[in-house]
Amino acid sequence: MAEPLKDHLQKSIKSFKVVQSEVQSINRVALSIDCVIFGFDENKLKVLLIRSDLEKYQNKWTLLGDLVKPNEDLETSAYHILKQRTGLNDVYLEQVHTFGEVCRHPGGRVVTVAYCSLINIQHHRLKIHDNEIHWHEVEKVTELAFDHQKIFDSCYKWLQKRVQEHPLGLSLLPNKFSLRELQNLYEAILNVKLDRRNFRKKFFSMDFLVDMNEHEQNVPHRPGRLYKFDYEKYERNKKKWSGIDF
Amino acid sequence: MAEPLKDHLQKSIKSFKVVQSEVQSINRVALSIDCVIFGFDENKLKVLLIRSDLEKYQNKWTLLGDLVKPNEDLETSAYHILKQRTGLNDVYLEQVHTFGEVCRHPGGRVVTVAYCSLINIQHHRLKIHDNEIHWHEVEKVTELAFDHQKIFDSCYKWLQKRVQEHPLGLSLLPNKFSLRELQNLYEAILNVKLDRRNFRKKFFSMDFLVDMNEHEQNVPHRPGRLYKFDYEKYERNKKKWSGIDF
DNA sequence: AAATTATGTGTTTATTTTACACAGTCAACC
DNA sequence: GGTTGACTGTGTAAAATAAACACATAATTT
Repeated sequence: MAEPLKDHLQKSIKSFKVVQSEVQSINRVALSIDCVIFGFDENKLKVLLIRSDLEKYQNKWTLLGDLVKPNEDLETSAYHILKQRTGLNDVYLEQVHTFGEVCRHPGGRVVTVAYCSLINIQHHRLKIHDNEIHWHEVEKVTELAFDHQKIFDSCYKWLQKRVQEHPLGLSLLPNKFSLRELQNLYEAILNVKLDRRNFRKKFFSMDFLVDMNEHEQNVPHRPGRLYKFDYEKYERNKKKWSGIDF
Repeated sequence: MAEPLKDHLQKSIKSFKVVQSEVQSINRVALSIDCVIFGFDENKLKVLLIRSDLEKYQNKWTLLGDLVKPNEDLETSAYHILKQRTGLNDVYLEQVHTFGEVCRHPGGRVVTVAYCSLINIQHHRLKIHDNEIHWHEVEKVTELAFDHQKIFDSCYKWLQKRVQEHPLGLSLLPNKFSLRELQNLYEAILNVKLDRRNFRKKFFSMDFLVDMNEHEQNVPHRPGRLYKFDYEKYERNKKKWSGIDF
């Protein structure tokens, strides 16, 4: 059952050479990044899409993506796309999933790494000059080009799950926000109605909100207090053990 | 601010051509799969590692991996690795993260997609003929070759989180198992001590365990009842909403 | 000033989690 | 065959959390 050591060494050497040649020449694939860029506006969760370049998919929308350059890290590439398309540097970005089915792209084998990013629409609204790019309500996104619908769906599901265990959702709001805005955000992302009082209690009990002693302005009703999220405190105190629960 | 339509069309056409050529020739990278294969034995969580092929990393251990073939889906490739190394077809497998730093691999640009798989050690133990492959206790895994330590660490953390919200951990046990075995598993994965009575209550209340009306055999003490996990019931009844909690 | 619309605050009840104790059964040993 | 060791199996009380629910207050609009 056990092979002699010599055989192993020979195997190892052979394997080494094969790896080297394969890395250097054949067996390569094109690699792309696709960004699912979420925004929050008019109490709706939205996603930034662009019209497809390819004739076959004309009039279909696609995610914002690009090929990864040889000297570019994946995250760097994703940040480039964001910078280029939204003008924003400082955005929340997280890798979600890699899609690599052989026939997923009509132009040949292209493996794509999907990133989710959350941006504050107000901060960048005026920076989109390309009128082939638009914000779409997530609920109305259908029939994207390529397999982008599938990618979008999985990123949206990912967000719905992730937002319950991590404060990334706050990246969609301005730095200062009212509790109502925060609740609207969660209701939009999760597509549920929440009890205002329990929501408030829950967030206050987590104790990561800092009262700014300011109030909303230009609202057609009583202005709410404004808060900011204390990310440092969150990092120090975040839950490690959530408990077994399927 | 808005460009004329003609400019856009020209841009689109140009962009299309660039995409085509880039996909077909340059800007390609080698793509690999690395599998973090977990097993559970002697009440310890273990991971399957192989000795590095490369001289530079001799005597270092690495994850089991391989380059993705041009006509191979990512998951297919991962299953191939598992079949080849463990002889098992029917294993739990999930993609975790893609690592693509430019300099992560000494042989050139290699982007690797990490998969986590969980296997039942008893089922395959005798099928590993390669004596350069060994099971390692996860707590003692250090200094793997390449960036494999980083990959392993993130997969281990992923498992610790995932096992609390999904029953994938049960793939590490035989089909029939006692509650003690199940608890040992969770204690090993999460590296905690749990209260036996509360653990039992929790699992029974989820109501996915089916009493087999059988008992453990060959244990030097009172045999415990054996259960199996009802995956279908789980799929029907699993939690959708876990609640906001950081 | 009256009406409208949100904000802001508790309380009560139900559910879930935690902490904790004792009786029962099998195997091994003497 | 009785005693011991080791683990199985159950229950309950207290604490913490989540869910359901109501009213007074403060701006804005009309």
